Amino acid sequence: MPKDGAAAPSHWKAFASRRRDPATKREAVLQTAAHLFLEKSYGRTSLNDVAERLNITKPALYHYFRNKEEILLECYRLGTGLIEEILNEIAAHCGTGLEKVAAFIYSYANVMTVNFGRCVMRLDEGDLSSQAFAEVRTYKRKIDRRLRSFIEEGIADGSIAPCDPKIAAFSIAGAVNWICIWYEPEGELPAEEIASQFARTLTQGLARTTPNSGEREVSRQEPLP
Amino acid sequence: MPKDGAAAPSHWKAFASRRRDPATKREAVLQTAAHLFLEKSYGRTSLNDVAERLNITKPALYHYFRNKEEILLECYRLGTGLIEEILNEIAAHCGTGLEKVAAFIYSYANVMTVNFGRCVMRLDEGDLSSQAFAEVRTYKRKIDRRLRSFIEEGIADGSIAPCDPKIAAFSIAGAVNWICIWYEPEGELPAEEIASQFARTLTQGLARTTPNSGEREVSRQEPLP
DNA sequence: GTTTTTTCTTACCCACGGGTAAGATATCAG
DNA sequence: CTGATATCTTACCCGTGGGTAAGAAAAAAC
Repeated sequence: MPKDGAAAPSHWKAFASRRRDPATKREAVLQTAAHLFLEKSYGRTSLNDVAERLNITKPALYHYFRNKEEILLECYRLGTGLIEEILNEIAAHCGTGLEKVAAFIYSYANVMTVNFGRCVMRLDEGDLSSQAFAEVRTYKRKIDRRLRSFIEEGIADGSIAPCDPKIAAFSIAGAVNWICIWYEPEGELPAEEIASQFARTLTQGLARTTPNSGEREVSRQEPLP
Repeated sequence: MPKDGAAAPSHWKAFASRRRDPATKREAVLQTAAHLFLEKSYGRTSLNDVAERLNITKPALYHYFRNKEEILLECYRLGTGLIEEILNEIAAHCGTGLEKVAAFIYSYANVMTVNFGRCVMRLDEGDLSSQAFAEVRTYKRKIDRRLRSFIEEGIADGSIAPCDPKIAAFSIAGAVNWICIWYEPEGELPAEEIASQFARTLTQGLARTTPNSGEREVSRQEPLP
């Protein structure tokens, strides 16, 4: 069990001094909050817990956030921001549909190992107000649409075997999203390893559709940007 | 399998009379509780909510369960029970590793559309006591091990292309588990349709590993038992 | 009918946690 | 140095929800 100063530290330092630096302090709150939300869930994390880790008291938090939910929503925003970045990058990155899907899986899997990224898929949307909920759902829907379009593109250009894009997208999204459930930052598997393995496995597929002459090469795919 | 009668209710009928029938009343509590847990999450579901749906009052629930957590744990137990059943069936069902994996995906996906099954993967383990948590984790670990063994079996018998069984199992498990997140009992896609599509997609794989002469046949795989 | 047992209700306790009020103290601009 | 402002604390409010006490009312046992 992670102790106070061991694995997740450095953020209480932001509040060591009373110097006026709202930006970094706000950031510190979000980082520790995200950490705790992932560890104990939003509902079981009290603002006292957050404050305690930062060596301050609960009301101090209200200088940086209007309420608890705003902290949660900000975590979602930072996470979806990361995802949106990579989506734009990939869309611009010319290539076959299959290549785009592979690039997506690789980058997305990596995001799922970052705190804010994990928050997006791991935290319970039900804790959000209806407005914030709608906002987050818009982001998510966008992601799903993009992935599906990559697949359709791949079917069109022949790089992907004909299939139902909706189901394929659900499969891939599920496989990658689930990473944020079992991934442990302190675990054995490094993030990039997971990402590249997933990119390979999911694009290559599991079944041997046609009997190969020899053993299929277990080539290491170069990690995409 | 267990078909939920109407959309949601019908369970309050169990408490319409004061006749002594603890078994069905207990069942009714579990069904409505599971329903609410999936709808609003465990944390946001109060025992008053559960009681209200059953047209009784909160303390009445304590005649059938020691506390709130016992209700939750029982949902987990019923769900894992369903999964264990299908696992045993498949292990006995002779066939190649790939066939076992396909059968697993099909049956498992179906379970993920049933309330108690969904509870197993959708609900937050953090709400369980450490004892119950350990029990549930044991079940889940077992499932993962079984799936992985099916894959290894398939690689050994040549029905599955060489790959890392751990990553493959994580991918498949993630894709199928994620169903319980987005599946809506009232939605368009029927459960069996999802299950068979997933079984096909995930075993067939997405990428075309070798250029086929013609269009790949989109054969309908017969729904496994 | 009478007694016993189960079932369920009304009324209550209390710990927890989000949020606020009001004031103390440090930082900064001048 | 001085006043203004941002920062943070102590003390408090109160709604919510899990859980209990004690007893009423219905069902079964006799």
